[in-house]
Amino acid sequence: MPCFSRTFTVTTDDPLALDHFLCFAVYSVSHAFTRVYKPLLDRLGLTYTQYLAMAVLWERDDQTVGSIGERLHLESSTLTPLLKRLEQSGYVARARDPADERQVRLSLTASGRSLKAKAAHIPACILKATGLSLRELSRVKADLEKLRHALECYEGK
Amino acid sequence: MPCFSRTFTVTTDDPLALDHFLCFAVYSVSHAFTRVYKPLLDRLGLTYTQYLAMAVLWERDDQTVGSIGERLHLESSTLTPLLKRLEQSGYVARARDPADERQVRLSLTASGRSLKAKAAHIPACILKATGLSLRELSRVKADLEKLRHALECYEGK
DNA sequence: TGCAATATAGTCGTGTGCGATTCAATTGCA
DNA sequence: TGCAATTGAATCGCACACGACTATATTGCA
Repeated sequence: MPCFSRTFTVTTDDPLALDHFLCFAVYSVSHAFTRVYKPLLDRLGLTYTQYLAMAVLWERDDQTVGSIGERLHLESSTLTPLLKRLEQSGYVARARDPADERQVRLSLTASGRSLKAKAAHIPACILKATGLSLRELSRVKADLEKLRHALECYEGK
Repeated sequence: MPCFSRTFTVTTDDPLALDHFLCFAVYSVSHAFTRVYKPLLDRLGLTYTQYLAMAVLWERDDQTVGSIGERLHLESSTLTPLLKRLEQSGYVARARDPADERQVRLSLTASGRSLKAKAAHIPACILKATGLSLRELSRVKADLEKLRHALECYEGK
């Protein structure tokens, strides 16, 4: 591309430069979050994704694999092994729904319910780590939710 | 399928509610990006992370595993197998640096260099998928970079 | 100069993630 | 009612992602 066709030329003009990728910003923040969570979750015996699954069940107990997956945007191929590990850890119980034997219902054990209290301090720790005010956090989160919606609408086109 | 309008606002005080998690917003957008990229990258024979690694090399050829890892915030245990797969695909060459045999230098092959032209249309496709203007995209990206910096500073404390 | 400390990739084990497929249960319709 | 289509979870293969560890090369300092 000849230079005369451009109003100004900078080294960062290249659209394929990593620093232009919104996706990379999201990707790297996601990993950074996981690393901040790790020491906090290690003490609960949870991985990051397991923590998300527990949060879904803390909100509403007794859900199917499918409904948890819909909430977390994850496939059964991801969730089934993960939920089996949570069962191994003693936090959830898995049982076929007698009314519809295709479904598997996940319910919290006593240990899983009491884990919520042990996790109660985490959101404040994370908020501190983000260095954001609650207002800023809300705004960034809203931007991301709007973005997720747009990306999901675009899929399959 | 596309466009379930699940952008309802939940009114709960529970800090452990999934909808309060900034991390989950980031996490789910990251996966949504991957899913939008997939059909575009399939035609190039790249995975999403491989695409990021190629972008790093398109910016500057002939880098070590370490410098690529620093750029992408990834460990050698992640990069080594990934770069070997890029070598298998014929896009990069791997060679020990004669001046320092500890380092492995990655360089683009002719095929790897010409792949950049085949990827040139992708950023515009992604921009369209985000539904954002360039200005909005810049703002969200800046917010995320600031956030990543805060999280990385917090690590190890 | 010798050797301990450090740096750099690589290996291994565990845990996501997903697409393609499978299997069993349920549904719907001729 | 019978059976084809659909649904829900599980399985399998592949590719990240990282922590802990290893092997080799280099550096730095007594």
